[in-house]
Amino acid sequence: MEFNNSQPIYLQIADLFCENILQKKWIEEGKIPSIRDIAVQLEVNPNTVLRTYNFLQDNDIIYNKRGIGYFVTTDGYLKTQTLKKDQFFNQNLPEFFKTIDMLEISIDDIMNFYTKFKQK
Amino acid sequence: MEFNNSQPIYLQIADLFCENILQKKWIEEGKIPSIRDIAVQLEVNPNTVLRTYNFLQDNDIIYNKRGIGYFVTTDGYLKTQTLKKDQFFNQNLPEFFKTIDMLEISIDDIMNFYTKFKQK
Amino acid sequence: MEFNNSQPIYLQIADLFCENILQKKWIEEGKIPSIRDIAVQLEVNPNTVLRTYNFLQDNDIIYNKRGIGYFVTTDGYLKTQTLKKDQFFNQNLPEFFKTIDMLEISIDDIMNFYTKFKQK
Amino acid sequence: MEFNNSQPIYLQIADLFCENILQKKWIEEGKIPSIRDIAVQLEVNPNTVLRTYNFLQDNDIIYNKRGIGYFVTTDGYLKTQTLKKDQFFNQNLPEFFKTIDMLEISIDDIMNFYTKFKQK
DNA sequence: GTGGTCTAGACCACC
DNA sequence: GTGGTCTAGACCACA
Repeated sequence: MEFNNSQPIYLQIADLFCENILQKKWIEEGKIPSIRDIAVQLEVNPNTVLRTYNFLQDNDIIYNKRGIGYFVTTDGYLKTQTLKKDQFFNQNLPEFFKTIDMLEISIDDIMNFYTKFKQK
Repeated sequence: MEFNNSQPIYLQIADLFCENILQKKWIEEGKIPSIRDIAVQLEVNPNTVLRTYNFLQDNDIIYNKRGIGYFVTTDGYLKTQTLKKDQFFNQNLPEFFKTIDMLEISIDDIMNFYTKFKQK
Repeated sequence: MEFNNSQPIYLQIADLFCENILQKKWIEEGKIPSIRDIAVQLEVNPNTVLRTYNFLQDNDIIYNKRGIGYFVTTDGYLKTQTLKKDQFFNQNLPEFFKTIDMLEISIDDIMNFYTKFKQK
Repeated sequence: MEFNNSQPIYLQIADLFCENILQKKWIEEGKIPSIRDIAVQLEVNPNTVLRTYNFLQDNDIIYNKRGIGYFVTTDGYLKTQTLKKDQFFNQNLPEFFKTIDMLEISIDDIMNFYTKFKQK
């Protein structure tokens, strides 16, 4: 898998995982793949995957059963949504509005762009 | 001045400068403050400011007269706008749409938030 | 059964067993439950229980009659006490004193806490 | 420096740092040594020290100024005390009491031991 | 100079 | 089999 350069790989992997949870590909209390499996699959170092797992564990999205593996927490879906929404409303959105103001872009422009985006 | 942690300081300063230009506080062919003044004012290492100036110079938004100082280029306003719009439409906006899809946020929610944002 | 995360599960089980012996629930030369029974009851992998049994066997607290099961040794009570006291006076207590010194906790605080603890 | 084997090295280093703060060797808002310096001094890998710093940063005991170094937070002393006290009262102390009950050790025994301990 | 990320690989404890 | 810790060393971005 290819990663872009603007964000650490381990966070890009975290984003992948969040998508999996939000799309219900990974269900709550379900086991997720082992660190090694993910490392092989994404062609990264196991340590990098471990960092992703630690990050998500710190956010109560996954947890560890010793010697067995990692599992999505009972309210993993909600926690994921909260994490992402927080990021979105507190960081992305304010920057977003500031930018469109500064550039004098109208909401209509955005809408048109969105329509095109959805068609793809 | 306080900076956030999600972006390099020198780019946050660049954003400040872009705003000044877009809001016509800094006019084309006008002299802008010296590196040292900015460094003192923003409580930042002069090296960091230098980086900002180099970055903007690379984008033809400012230029240097040796021994005299830095100036906004003749088409600085346009260049700034182009730079920002490029960033916005090619990076921010696609990510933005992807996120609202993933989080199932409706355009209406965004609109409400925008109204609130404008009132502040 | 729930286990905490600061100690291996097999040692936490060993602690349980020690309590049983010290409280005379398990008497010397008496048979103790099979690995399988314990594993089912505590919802733990049988290998983990085996480790507990091996650990206690190494400390001469229990022994095995092949094909029959595990038994508390003749001086199991004493051995258990010795094991625990060693741990306590050589490891726990010194750390304990160091910590209360560092945190400037008085012996009185401890005493109060102990009184509360006993009431529960 | 020598480390024992019962706890990860990076946590043992964290304990060292906590002591420094509690003993006011490191004062609030003061700069602490760089990762590399500590690594050389303690003869461990810089990555290990980084882990310690991350751990303490997560606990709001230290913070990072980019490109400059790590500093004790404004309320670093209090945060450290809280962290340690939490550990002590919620983990160590209950185990402690449980053990002395199980072993039928009297408070007087503890006291005698403590007197000896202080004389050293 | 500072810290942050990543790789490669070893070793260990635990289940 | 699982994850956790640690080392060694490279490379990069930032101040």
